[in-house]
Amino acid sequence: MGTLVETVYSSAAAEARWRARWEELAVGLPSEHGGQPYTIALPPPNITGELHSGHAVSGSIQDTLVRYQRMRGRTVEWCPGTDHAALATNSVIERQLRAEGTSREEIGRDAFDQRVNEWYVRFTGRIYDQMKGLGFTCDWSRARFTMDEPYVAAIREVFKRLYDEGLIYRGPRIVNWCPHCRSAISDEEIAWQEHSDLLYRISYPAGDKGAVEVATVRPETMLGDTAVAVAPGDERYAHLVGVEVKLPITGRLVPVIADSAVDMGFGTGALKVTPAHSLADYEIGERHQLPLIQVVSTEGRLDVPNLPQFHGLTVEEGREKVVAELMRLGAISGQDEYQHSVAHCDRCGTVIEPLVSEQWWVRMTELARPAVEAVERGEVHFHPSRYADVYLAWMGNLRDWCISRQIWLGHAVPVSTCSNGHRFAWVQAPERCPECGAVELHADPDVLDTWFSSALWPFAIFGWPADTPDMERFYPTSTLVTAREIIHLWVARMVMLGYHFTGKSPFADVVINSTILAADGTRMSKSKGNGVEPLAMVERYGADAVRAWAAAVGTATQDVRFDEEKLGSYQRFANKLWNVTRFLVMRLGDGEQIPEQPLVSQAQLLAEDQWIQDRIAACVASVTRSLDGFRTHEAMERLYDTIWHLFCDWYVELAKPRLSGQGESRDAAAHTLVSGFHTLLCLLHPFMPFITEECAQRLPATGKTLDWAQWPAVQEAEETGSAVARAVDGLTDFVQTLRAAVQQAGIERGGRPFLQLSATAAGLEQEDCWRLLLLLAPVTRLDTEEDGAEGRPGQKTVPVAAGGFQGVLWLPVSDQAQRERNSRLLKEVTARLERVTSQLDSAAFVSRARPEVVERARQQRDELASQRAELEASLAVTADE
RNA sequence: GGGCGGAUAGCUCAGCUGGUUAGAGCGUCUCGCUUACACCGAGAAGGUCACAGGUUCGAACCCUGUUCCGCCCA
Repeated sequence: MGTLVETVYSSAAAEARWRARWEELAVGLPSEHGGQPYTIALPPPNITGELHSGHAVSGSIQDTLVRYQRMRGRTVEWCPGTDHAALATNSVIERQLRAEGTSREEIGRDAFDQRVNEWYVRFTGRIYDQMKGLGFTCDWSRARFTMDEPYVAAIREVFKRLYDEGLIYRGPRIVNWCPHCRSAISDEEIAWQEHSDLLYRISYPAGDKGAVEVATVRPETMLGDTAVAVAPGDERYAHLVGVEVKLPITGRLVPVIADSAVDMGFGTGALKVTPAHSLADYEIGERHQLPLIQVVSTEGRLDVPNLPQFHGLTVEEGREKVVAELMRLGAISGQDEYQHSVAHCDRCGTVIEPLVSEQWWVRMTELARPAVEAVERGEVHFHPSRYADVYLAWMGNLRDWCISRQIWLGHAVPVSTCSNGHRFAWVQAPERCPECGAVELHADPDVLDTWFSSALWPFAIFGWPADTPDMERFYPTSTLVTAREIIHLWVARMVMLGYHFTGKSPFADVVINSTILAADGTRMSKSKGNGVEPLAMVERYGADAVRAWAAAVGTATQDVRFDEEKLGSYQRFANKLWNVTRFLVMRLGDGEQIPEQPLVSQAQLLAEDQWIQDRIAACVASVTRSLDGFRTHEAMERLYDTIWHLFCDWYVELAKPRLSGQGESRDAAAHTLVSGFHTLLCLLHPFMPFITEECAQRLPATGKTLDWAQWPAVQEAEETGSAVARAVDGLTDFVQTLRAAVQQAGIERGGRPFLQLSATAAGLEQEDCWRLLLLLAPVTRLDTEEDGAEGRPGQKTVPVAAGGFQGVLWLPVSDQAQRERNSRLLKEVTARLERVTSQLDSAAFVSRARPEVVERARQQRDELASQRAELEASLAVTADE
């Protein structure tokens, strides 16, 4: 163990030591004889890269919860893992191949799979190292990857069952197509970007009925128009509904229809309908049974063999040529600048082409129902609770889920078709058709959406569909901690599949942690290079500082700006802990044993001992409450405040002189210091595990690791504390007032002006009061005005009051300075007195406010009145002189 | 277009179910190396709690509207 001589805590050495120790003790393994299980399934990070600060925050919160529950005696299972992230990984590997001047087709399947494996090995290792660096105590023995054999089996099982139940089907529907990735992508994989385009007005002639003008930013798709839609009840077009208009260029006739999806106010109020290339148009087309005419290919080129002048052009080129042709025909009646959002592929940035294609779909309505009810009934709780609305809003507006992707990386759709056209899903790839026995089988070429496999995470990691002991013990999990951006993508789908396949919600509580932004308030991103690597922070500030920061900001609000200064403040906090420990060990003696059961009885405790015990008990209650409610920010703040600003700033100072003595008072102080500090270390341990272990081990009489220590018992104590505790609280306020008055009067260091008390807070003996005051404030006791009069020639009295204490200080100030101070105070006191008096004069206040509020107001009034009297008296004396 | 969040000290942010002298960290200023800690201690300055209404005995907190910023969804 390191030496206590150093006044600066060095985190690196301590962290390495404790990481090794926890590993040796296998702290992350679920105890075999613990209590009720507490389970967290780590949201598996993608293998496309290392962890960023968002992961660090989310993981820190999870480790804090897990350590807390371990200390409460629960059997804890925190299962880690990584995700193959099909589309994302596929695209980084393809980018890599391109950079090397090759392609997936060129290198072939095997070499491609080899690449995937390299990424898996490289980044899973890196990710776990980062997690260990942050002190996370996962159960590494159960780490999973979404492409592990048993995991794959679970995916196929889910697919097959859903397929056999008719909840999965294959069919043509409109999808978001990325011409670059050559794959369908989900709504959630789209990034919207603002574009400035031209909104063209094109005139479609309607024979003797005139013409109808449509507005569009995509004139090239008019080649595939199959209708013109107007709003029902739009008088401008009522006479046209039902008639046919003639498309320029192709000369095809299409009907004018009325559909409520049309916004009368937008553009011309008439919408060209291209069901094959627009999601909204597709839905209109379904309602009116419009034909689909595909004019854009999967490569993002115009696909119109009958119009050779356009066929094969890119969409952009095609747009220009179509517009030119329409111009020539005189069909364009105008164009305007138009700002709108355009869908881009989140992975490669290519503009999305909505198009109709054969895909695999999951029917959502049936699956969604129990998942909605679960949240409504309160079986699943969101923290903060408003995220339940986000979830429910989405669930109420579900489209079928497109689960197939046309890429290489991923889980193959477990479906084959035989030479006789029989299609079937399987778990083990069959050798012959189960229906007709044909041996010629064609495997489906598509792979599954990543989120299809991650939706099974909470149960697939424990060996589902088998009835494993792990399933029995650890499923359903307890808490999910994740980011709000994947509430739809992931959380909702886990709940749906969880209910469908296990009959239970996969977790009881969903904690949505804040999003970490760069210091300038923008999103952290790799391309901008403004990301922050967690281990770099650990190196500079220590893992405990990073974790404390994460706890403090991770559950507070929805966005957090990364502020390196904050890490520095928690690093200093760790150092503070280190130094209190040094103090205790140095003053109490290294070998001295402080027994766990106090040698001292409650009666031997002095007022200040009772006070700090009371404050620590309040802290235990508060931190426990905060953690039970998943509010780590609240807990962290309370601990920082209690440890630094109560324990160190006040109690340690009060206890110091007693340690030099002998006897009861000394023992009481020693005991209160050690047991109190140990309690605080226990409370802080889930947040800052390294420094707390480091300190606890040095204190007399502690166990082998805090992780297995017992969480301090919560005593039903009032937050406001006992009378003694309240009085000591007030005394600290009074001391601060005294210090300020003395310092402002320009008293030299070491000078101790006389203080004469006129009132003390209830709950504190006069002698105790003086003892504490003389210890903390630079004053000399004066019992009667006559005492020591010769020691203060020319000194004036200055009234001082705070926290229920009142008195006068004798200070060598000028008449003017004294008058100024007293009149300033008098003004303040009078103002406050007037306010509280008028409040008490109001019958409504007295009758309606809670009794304790009224009581406090009365007390305040009395104190203020007495202060005013003292100030007035003092001013009168000065005026007389 | 729909929804959500934010606007509190120079900066970054706390402030629980309405009752506080509105707090913390950093920064600024004045003191202080007093044997736990200068990665420290004592003290000070600094806030019309975005704006306008409303509810209430009482509003930073609840309601309505406005402005600005951010996010999610379409």
